[in-house]
Amino acid sequence: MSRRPQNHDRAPSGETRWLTEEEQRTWQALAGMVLKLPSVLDSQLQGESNLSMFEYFVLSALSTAEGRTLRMSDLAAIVNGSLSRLSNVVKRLEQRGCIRREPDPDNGRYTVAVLTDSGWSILVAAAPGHVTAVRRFVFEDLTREEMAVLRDVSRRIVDRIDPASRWP
Amino acid sequence: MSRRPQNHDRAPSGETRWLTEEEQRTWQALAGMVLKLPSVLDSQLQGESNLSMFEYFVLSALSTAEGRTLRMSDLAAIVNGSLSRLSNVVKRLEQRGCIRREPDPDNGRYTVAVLTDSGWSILVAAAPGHVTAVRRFVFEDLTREEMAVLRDVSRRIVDRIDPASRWP
DNA sequence: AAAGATTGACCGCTCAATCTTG
DNA sequence: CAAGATTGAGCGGTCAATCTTT
Repeated sequence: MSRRPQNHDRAPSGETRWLTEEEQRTWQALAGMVLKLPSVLDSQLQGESNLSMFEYFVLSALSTAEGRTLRMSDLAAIVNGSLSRLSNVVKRLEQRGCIRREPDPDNGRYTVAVLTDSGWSILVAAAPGHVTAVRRFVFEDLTREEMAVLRDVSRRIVDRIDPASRWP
Repeated sequence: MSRRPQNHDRAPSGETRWLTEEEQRTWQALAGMVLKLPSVLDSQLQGESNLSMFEYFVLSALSTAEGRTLRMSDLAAIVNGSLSRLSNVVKRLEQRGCIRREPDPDNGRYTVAVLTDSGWSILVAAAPGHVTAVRRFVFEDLTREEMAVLRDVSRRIVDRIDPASRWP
C-alpha cells in the first residue's frame, strides 16, 4: 500500500499502527526467508533421502530421546507441529518401518512412538546431506553475534506465538 | 564467492561438518519460527479476511505497483513464490473478482495481473489486522540493532537460495 | 528453440469430528 | 467429562507436462 497515515503513538486497538520503512524492509526480507528456507531444505531432503523436513525432525527428535521413545504429544511440541499433523506423519513413517507405535504402559491414553533400527539407519543416511544444506544456507557466513541475535529473536517470536513451549 | 574453509558445497562425499552446540540451538529456534510464524499469520488472515498470507502478499504487491499492474513473472519474484503456484493462486483470486489477467500489450508472451477495485477494497479491509499481527509477533520488542541483523541475515540467506533454487 | 505461463494429478496439511482412556 | 490421539474430507502446493508467443 503506498500512502498511509503515520501515527506512531497509538495502540492497535484504536487506529492501526502501520509499519515504518525500516520495518517494511525487514518484513520483506524475513518473509522471503520464512517462505524459501523450508522449501529448499525440503527439496534437498526429498531428493536425497525421500524425507520431508518435518519427517526428518521427527526421526531426529526420537533419535536423541531416552530409549529412542517419546510420547506423541511431547514429540509434537518438540518438532513444532500439531498433534494431528504428527499423527498423520507418524502413520506414514510407521508404514515405511521407521517408527512403531504402542500404548504407553504407564498410562494407556498416551501413545509412544519408538524409532526402529531401520528408522535409525535412514536418519543416519540422511543427516550429512541435511546438515550440509543447513550449514550452507543458514550458517555459511554468520558471525557469532549475528547467530546470537537470530537465536534470541527467533525464540522470542516463537514464545509470543506459543507461550507453552520453551527450550534450554 | 567466499573462501571455502571446509567442504561447503559438497555432497556427503567428504567428512560432514556437524553443527556446533551453538548452531544447533540457533537452528532449533530458527526452525520453530520458520514453521510457526507463517501458520499463525495465515490463521489470522484466514479468520478475519478469508485470505492466505500468500494471497495477501499478491494483492499487496499489486497495490503498490504502477497502475496496480505487474507481469506474472515479476509478481512471482516479489512474493517469493514459483510461477506455477502464483498462477494457481491468481486464478482463484480472479474468480473471486480481486484480480484480472490480460496479455501484456507490449509483448504477448507475458501476462499481466491487475488489481481490481474490489481487490483493493478487500486488501484495505484486511491490512489493519494483518499489520497488527505482524507487529505483535515480529516487531513487538525488537531493537533497531536486532532489526538490522534480522534483515541482513534474512537477505543473505534468501540470496544464497535464490540463484539456483534447485540442487546440484 | 526458448521464455513465459498454465494445467492437472498427486501428495500432504488443516480442521473438525470422533474414538479411547482415565 | 477431559486429555490424548486418530481419522478423513477438503483444500492448496509441487512438479512435470503442455501450450503460446517470440
